[in-house]
This record gives sequence, C-alpha cells and structure tokens, in this order.
Amino acid sequence: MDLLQLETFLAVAEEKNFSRAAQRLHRTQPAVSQAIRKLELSVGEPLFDRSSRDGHLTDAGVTLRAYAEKMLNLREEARLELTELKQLHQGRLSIAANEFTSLYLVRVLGEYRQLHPMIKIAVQRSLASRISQDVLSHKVEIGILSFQPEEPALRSITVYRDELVLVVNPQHPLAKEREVSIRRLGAESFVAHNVPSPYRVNVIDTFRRHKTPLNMDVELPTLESIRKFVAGGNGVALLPAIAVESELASGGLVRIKIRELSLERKLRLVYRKNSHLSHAARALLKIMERRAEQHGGQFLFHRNRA
Amino acid sequence: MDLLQLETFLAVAEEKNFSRAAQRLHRTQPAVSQAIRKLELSVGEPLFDRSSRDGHLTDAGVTLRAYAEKMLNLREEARLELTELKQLHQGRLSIAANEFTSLYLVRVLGEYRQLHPMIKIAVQRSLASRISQDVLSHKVEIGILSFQPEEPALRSITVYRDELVLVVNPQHPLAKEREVSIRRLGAESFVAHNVPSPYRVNVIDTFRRHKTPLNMDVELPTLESIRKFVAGGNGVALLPAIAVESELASGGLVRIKIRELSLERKLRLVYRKNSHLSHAARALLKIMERRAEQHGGQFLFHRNRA
DNA sequence: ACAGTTGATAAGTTTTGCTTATACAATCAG
DNA sequence: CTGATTGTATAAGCAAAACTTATCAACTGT
Repeated sequence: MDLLQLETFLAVAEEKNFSRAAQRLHRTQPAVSQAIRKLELSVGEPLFDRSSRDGHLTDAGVTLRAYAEKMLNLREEARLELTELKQLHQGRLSIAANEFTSLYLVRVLGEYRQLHPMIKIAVQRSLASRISQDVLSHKVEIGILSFQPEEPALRSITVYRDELVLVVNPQHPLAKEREVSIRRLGAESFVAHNVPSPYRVNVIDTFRRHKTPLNMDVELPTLESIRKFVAGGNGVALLPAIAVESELASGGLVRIKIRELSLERKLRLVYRKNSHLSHAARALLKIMERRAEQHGGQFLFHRNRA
Repeated sequence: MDLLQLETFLAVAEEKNFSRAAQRLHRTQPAVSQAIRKLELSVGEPLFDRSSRDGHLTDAGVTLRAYAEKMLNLREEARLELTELKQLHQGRLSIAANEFTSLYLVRVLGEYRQLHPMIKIAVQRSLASRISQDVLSHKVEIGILSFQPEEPALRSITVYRDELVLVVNPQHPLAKEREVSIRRLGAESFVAHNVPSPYRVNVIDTFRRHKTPLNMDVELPTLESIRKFVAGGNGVALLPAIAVESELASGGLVRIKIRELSLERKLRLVYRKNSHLSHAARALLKIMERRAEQHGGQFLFHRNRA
C-alpha cells in the first residue's frame, strides 16, 4: 500500500472508470488495472464491485478511500510547506553573538526582518569564547565572532570590517589631538572590558613592544558601562568603532587615532563545516554581502578554512 | 515521496544513524542512503545535517517528519480498520425482502445479530417484483425472493424450502378432513393476496387443469389481514407454511393437505453476479446454510445460474 | 446478433531499488 | 600525527516492480 497505488485508487474511485482514470494519471489502462489488483491483494479483498461496471466501491473500498484521501492531502500539505520553507515564508534563524558583535547584527537584522517577516529570529547572547561551542553543538546555526575560530569543524566568512578606536571624553586633554603616539598613552588610565579576547592580547603586546606601560585600572563588564564611564571623564578606552558611532557623532566622545596601532577587527559569520546553511541563514548572508559591497568591502566575504 | 521512503526517513530520524536504521528496516546501509538521497532530491533540499554525524534534522527534515508520521499512522489505521472489516467487527448488510420472505429473514437475523453485533443491518421492505431491481441498482446488496429471478445479471442460492398450505378456521367444514381433493375446493371461497406472484399463476393453472373453478372472492393486501380474515371463519387461503406456523400450533387455523397439489416454495437469496459478496453477506449465508442442514435441506444451497 | 466500450491478462521492456564491494570522511587512541 | 574505527556515499550488478503494447473476454446498447 503505497501512495502511488492509493493515488491510482482514488482516481478510479472518482472517475468511476479505469480507462478514464488511466488517462488522468497519464498511464495506460492495464497499468491502472494492475495497480488496483495489487492494492486489493495487499488489502486482502476487492475494493471495487466488478459486477456492475459503474465502479461501485465495496465496503473495503469506501473505508480505504477515506484514508487514502487523508494521506494524499497530507503529502500535498507537506510539499507546500516544504516549498514555502525554501522560499523563506517560514523557517528559523538562530544566531549566537556576543555584546560587540550583536551590535553589528542588529543593523543587519532590521533589513532581514523586512525582507523575510515570516522567519523567526533567535539571537542567543553568548560570550565570544563560547560561541564556537554553541555552533558546534547545534545550539545555534551560526555565530558572529570577531576572530577566526580555532575549531577545525567550523568555517567562517568575514562579513564586516571594524576597528578598535581610542575614545575619550571631550574635556580630556587628549581630545584636542587628532593623533597620538603609543608612548603618550602610557600616562593614560585605560578602562577595559573584563572578558578575554584576542584583541586585548594584541593591544597588550603592542604596548609591551613599545615599552610603554598599559594601565588597565578599571575593568567593566559591559560595553554600555565603559562608554558611560569614559564619557563621564574617566580615562580612555579602546572600543569597536561600531559601538561608539552615535557618541562620536553627538560629540559625547572623541576619537583619537593611535599612530602606531591599527586594530582592524574582522567580524566573521561562523557555521558548521559541511553543514548546509538553512535558507534563512543564506538569506542573512546575502544581505551581509550586499552591505559589505556598499561599504567597499573588497577584502570581505572570503571564505576562511578553519 | 512515497511511504517506503518516508518510513526509511523516519527510521533514520529516530535512530539518528543510517546504519542502525538499515538494520531495523532489514535493509543494507546503502539502500537507506539511497532512499534518503532520493527523498532529498524530491524535496529539493537536505533533510539531515551531514556535518555532525549525529543525525540532526534540518528545518526541512523537521517539517517532513511531522507529516511522515501522520501519513504512516494513517496507513496503520487504515490497515487495522480493513482487517476489522474483514473480521466482521464492522460493516453493513442491506437486504431487500417482501412481506413473506422477511418472515424467514427475521428468524435468521436474530442469530446473525448475536454473532455479529457490530454489523448494521438494513432490511428494505419491497415488493417481490421490485427486489431484483433493488439488487441490480445497488440499492441493496442481497434480496430474498421466493422464485428464481429472470435477470441474467443476478445469481441466486436456494436457502429455504417452504410450501404453500391450505388453511381454514377450525369451525370450517373442511377442518375435519386431513386431506382434500382439488375438486372439493371448487366449492370454497379463496382469500388471496393481491400482489402478483408466480405461485398464484401456478395455482390458477392447476385448478384449470382439474377443471375446477377457483373462486378468489376476496383479495387482501397483507398477510396479517388474510390470516385474520380466514381465522374469523371467512373462506380458505393458501399461505406459506412459515407464515401460519404459530396459528397452526395454537389451533387458530387448521391446515389441510391438497391431494393433487404440492406447492413447494423455495426461498432464494439473490445477489449480483460477479459481485463479491461482502463479509457481512457471506456471514449471513453461512448461518442460512447451517440452518438448512439442520432442517434436512439436502436440496438446498445449490447455486442457480440466472 | 453485432459493434463498441471497458476491464483483464500476457509478454516484453524500462525503471526502480536492493545488494555487494569499495571509497571517502571524521573521530579516536596511542 | 598516524592507523584503526565508525559512519556515510558511490559504483556496479542484479532482481523485482511497474509500465507498455497487444490481445482477449465480458458486458452494453442498438
């Protein structure tokens, strides 16, 4: 009893005629006869009353018809839902991001929502150090990281270039300068984020090479708190440009270039190697790609083998 | 997308492992791989996440699983209901009978109900002349007739032997006789049924051969009215033995043998030629057969070609 | 009784799906 | 990092299923 047989059976039941059913199914009449016979064999009794040729169903036929209709309807529904899924009328996008990378993400997600309003979006707030694991364990489909993941089972695509910038309060002595040397920063008090990151290591290294002390006097847990703290006139901070855009624009913070240090930061979309990205995820990538092009991202969207 | 593929798909989804699923389905692993691949091809996208080997479903896989389960459950239900139907736990028995033949039928149906309480019985009260048509037009599955139907598309089985008997009121002059000649009956007033029947023709013929007048002075429409009329002392009547059994037993009527006339009456179960009888109908036949044996029905249960 | 319609059957071919054998990918232990 | 192990994909061959054409048989209506 498979769906092809049931389809044939229903066609005959509806047409009340084997030959017409055959036409409708684009098959020959013997094919239909055989299919019905097989079905009757598997059911164990006749489905059609062969006496009168008007295609009357037996009790068994009536019973089976009800089920056959339900099953075939379900198949249609399934097909419909699956194509809708392909066409992004439904689906789920689950992403892990940390505090910094989610700043980038929210920009993109606005556009995404507008293009695909039926897709459910779940952004999992996580720590940079845990995002790789979240992706590997299928907790989320993709992650946004600011560094290349080490796990060999992951693949990443660079989707955005940002940089860490030095910011100070407008009243800060440095605020008058356009550019400053690392040496000069030895006197400053840095407000730092208290979660480990490759950039932090990088900065520490650079200062050491320049034989300049790096005074990380204050460690704060969130981006928001660091911004507020520095805007309040307390020390200086290295923050992702994207995180201080509005403060720089409004003059709440001032950005100063460090002569010897360019801390480019690449945001990467991370996903499981070999894992076909869902349509929902591919749609996100497409948007990111377009945005990157518009911002002259000629270095972006290179796939990086882990 | 057929049920075999879906079955395979569900097995893999449950086992989260192609090889184990193969074992469970008593097939080899490549067979399962191919089935899944075909299914994915027809769906248009992967169902399983091939990266992690733990058999995670994609969105499409999750969607399909729900439908696959429903469809396979329906198939199981259908199979169950069909075997129940075969085992007479459900079904319908529709019979057409006339006033006389339904007398026989009700006896049998009592036993039938006890044996198959789940079968719905619908006895269609009809005229003998219309029963054949009722069967041919699928209004009913079987009919009970007291004569052989002429329609070539019908077949009949003799299920009961009855006879027409002459009955009179106990006070009637004939009541003292055991046997009577046709000649003697020329003086009697017959109460007759006013619907045409082969027996009526037969009786008229026999009387004519014996050059005896047949005085059908009263025609009444129902069996009940004839019985009452004769029991009231009005004339004589030829009635099926089965219809006057209780009156003969109680002495309300007396039966008299006609020397030259034996009006055997065969009740026949009539059904459409080539039409497989339903289980419900076959079960009825079985009961009739057993009853006939118990009553020495050695001539019964011969199939008569129409 | 005879043409026309309809379903069944037979024989042959194509398609499908299974099996065995083998390759490839990933994981794990040493 | 290498070899063993586990798990899936692929290839080739074969068996079964299902379709086709050709033909037959049964019933319908004239």
